[in-house]
Amino acid sequence: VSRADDHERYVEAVLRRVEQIPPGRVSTYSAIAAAVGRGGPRQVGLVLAGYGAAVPWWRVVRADGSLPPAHRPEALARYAEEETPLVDPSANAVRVLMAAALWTPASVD
DNA sequence: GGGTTGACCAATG
DNA sequence: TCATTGGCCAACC
Repeated sequence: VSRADDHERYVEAVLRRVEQIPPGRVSTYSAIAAAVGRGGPRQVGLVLAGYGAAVPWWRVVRADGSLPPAHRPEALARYAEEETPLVDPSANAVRVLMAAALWTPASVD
């Protein structure tokens, strides 16, 4: 297969895992990378940056439950809708309560 | 072929 | 709790 097709398949695989995250739950870049079985967290980030518009990208957060500064406002509104468990002791930095909200995507389709 | 850049991670102070 | 450091994987000059 061509490299372009390969890339397209990878994108597809990543988006599928993101889609399967239920409302009110979140997953991490590294967990998705592991589930896809290829590439790394950064690759997942790149895919979402380029093709993530069609999927609930706000349900993908960093390993510590924090999220990219640029998406804080948007993601926060979504979390309010979906009642995603948050932890913000000082309300300074917003993080998802990983212990309760973490979703592990299936490693096989 | 080599350097730079990301919606990243884990360890360390 | 926050900032720094080195490592990571692939895409893109």
